[in-house]
Amino acid sequence: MLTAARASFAEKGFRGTTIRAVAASASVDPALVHHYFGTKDDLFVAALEIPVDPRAVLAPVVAAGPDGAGERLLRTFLSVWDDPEIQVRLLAVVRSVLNEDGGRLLKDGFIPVVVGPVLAQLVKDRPEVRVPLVASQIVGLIVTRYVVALPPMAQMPAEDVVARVGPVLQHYLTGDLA
Amino acid sequence: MLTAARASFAEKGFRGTTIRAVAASASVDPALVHHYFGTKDDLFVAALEIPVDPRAVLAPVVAAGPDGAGERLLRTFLSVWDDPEIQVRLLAVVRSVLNEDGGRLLKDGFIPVVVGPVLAQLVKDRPEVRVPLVASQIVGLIVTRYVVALPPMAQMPAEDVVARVGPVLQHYLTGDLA
DNA sequence: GACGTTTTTCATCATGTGTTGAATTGTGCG
DNA sequence: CGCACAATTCAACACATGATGAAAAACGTC
Repeated sequence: MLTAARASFAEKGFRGTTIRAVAASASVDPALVHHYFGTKDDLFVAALEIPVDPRAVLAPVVAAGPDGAGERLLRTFLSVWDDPEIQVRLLAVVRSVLNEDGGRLLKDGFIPVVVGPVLAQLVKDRPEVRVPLVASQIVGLIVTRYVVALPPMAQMPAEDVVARVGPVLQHYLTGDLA
Repeated sequence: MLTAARASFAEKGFRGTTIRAVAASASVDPALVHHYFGTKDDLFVAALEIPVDPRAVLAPVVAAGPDGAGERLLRTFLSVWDDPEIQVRLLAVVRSVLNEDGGRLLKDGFIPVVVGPVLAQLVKDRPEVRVPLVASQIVGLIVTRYVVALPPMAQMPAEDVVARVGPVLQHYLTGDLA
């Protein structure tokens, strides 16, 4: 039942999933889901239960210093996103964050308060321009590999991705800026 | 009236815009919009009228050969997206394509039949892996700079973006692959 | 078997939406 | 003016959705 909600949220986004559809997918009555989890927002947060703390996961990456940080960062990133259990939750969050008002949450919340400071520890030189560059490449990876699942990107083995875009992240982190 | 529709589609996506909201924003009756443009889908296509032919715009870029193609590609890309008239239309398309079923349209339509062949002219060596890499970086740019308008990325002058991301695209197009 | 609790279903309300057709107003023309 | 025609508004239908509360079924315990 929660898994049905997760799948629908991940595939259709928040507004795209109806309580009735979730109930049907779990072959129960729509009122039942409302009995266990209250409102639709409650169901959303109940189904998502963010399973990872980005700061904790990223800690070893920054602790090892700037050398090879691009590949390490990418490897841990992919290890999290390639886990199906986690992926469906993160996809639901991303799908719902890409819509209208959700952008603010990402723009004013996630990026500046969690990923910003973490990466800022890693890059001392002009982080205000390097961090967005890293973010742009990672967001592109998320969208192409997971959200729309572009064929060549979605099937590419994680290690190939690391080998091919890792150097780019490294360049954004420590390379020459024009 | 069409501009109101465009703005709403660009900001809230297709499902997020209601005909009533568009009508209110244009201070007319909801039935009026339905009188001029028929159904909601008709309004969508009427408001969007894709103003650029990607193949025509990209033609000079590929004609000049692979040298410096990354920067040229990025420059023309930004010149199109930074035009407000065009941006609002493209944003509407992107916002509506990022949702559920729309992904297929991008996955099975746009990428393989228009941007794929064009870039394939530019890169002869393993295009099936280089094109997705280029796509991932460009998509990341679109999302961070235009969809969520991440502060440092959205305000960055176009030439700075070209100078910083151009080399990466060039690397994806012609550089060493791991 | 009887009772109390939990689980599940039924019917229903309130709201927002796309859509439609009739009615009303405005406008130009002879 | 009067009249055809377009522009615009009104009222309403049909439908989907989130939410609610009462009724019914299932279940365990004594």
